[in-house]
Amino acid sequence: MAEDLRKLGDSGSADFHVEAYPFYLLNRTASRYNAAIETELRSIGIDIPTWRVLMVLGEESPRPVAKVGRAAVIKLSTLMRIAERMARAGLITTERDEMDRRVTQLALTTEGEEKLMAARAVTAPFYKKLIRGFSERDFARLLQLMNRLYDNLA
Amino acid sequence: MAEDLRKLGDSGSADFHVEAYPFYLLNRTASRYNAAIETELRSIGIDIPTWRVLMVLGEESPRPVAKVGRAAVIKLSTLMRIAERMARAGLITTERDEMDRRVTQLALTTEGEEKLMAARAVTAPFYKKLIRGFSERDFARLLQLMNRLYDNLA
DNA sequence: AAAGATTACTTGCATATGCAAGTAAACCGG
DNA sequence: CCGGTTTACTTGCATATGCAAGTAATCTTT
Repeated sequence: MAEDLRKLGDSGSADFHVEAYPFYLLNRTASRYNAAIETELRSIGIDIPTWRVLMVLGEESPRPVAKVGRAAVIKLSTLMRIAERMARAGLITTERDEMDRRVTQLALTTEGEEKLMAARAVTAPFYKKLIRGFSERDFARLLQLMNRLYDNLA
Repeated sequence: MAEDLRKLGDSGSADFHVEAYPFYLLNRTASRYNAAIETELRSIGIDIPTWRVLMVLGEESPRPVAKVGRAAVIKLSTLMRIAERMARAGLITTERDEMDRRVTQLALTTEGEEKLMAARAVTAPFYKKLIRGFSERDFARLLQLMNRLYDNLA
């Protein structure tokens, strides 16, 4: 009879075991992924934070820094510096909003869009590898379970 | 008819959408979790890296830095500094291995064990919240899917 | 319409992180 | 058993990160 894994993953439990701790697995997987993807991205001259911002802006381009920060899950002060680098590299423009002059809009430049496409090209084969063996149903379940975890943390 | 989410999560696809990108969800969830847990840990005077190391050493105590690094998914050079802080705080001892004098063994002190128990105590209620609504089967599936993702990245 | 809140960034400063370049011990082939 | 490798850390240095303390523009009362 199988043991209840939920107990093993409980950091407060006596027979706790990191292998059943969701956040250990999460961090571990994210780290390995980031390390791998970072190498790919370096070949086109960008880093992970830059790529995250490019992806987010790729979905909707002139966007206030605060929104980009929330979407990319990056602290605002950190994002400021990333945006600065990206602007210096010509990937985005930062500009005051005419309606509300407190907000700073970030927008992809043509160069930024090209870089985003390049980044997608180099990460795509990686994605294939990542989901190897995942059926449509497995994949849907994974997304659903992760969203539930996320929502539970609200 | 539902669309194949695997396509939407493909960073190389034209209709890519971050919401279906496993690593976006992974990073997002890990970030939120870390932010929440960090606050709890601060109340007992430790940070996340310290907690990770405590957990790992809690499973097997005198352990070479390299092994701790692999288990905790922390770069060796970074771990060196963390270990230094922890030793300074009296949570661990660092000492040369007698058999192989290249390796440095990290070991929990009594104070370190107490801190680990305290950390478990403050994070445990959080764990309950995290897995709220997860059946035994859901939980097992989550672990299994994350392990598969991880293995695919090998 | 002026004072007081709020919102939306922005920046100074201390610390953390990690690549690259060591150092030192153990291992290996001749 | 000596020189070349490999393993296992260790540290210098440049950069990234984020808290806290600003600043400036918009609300919101009164």
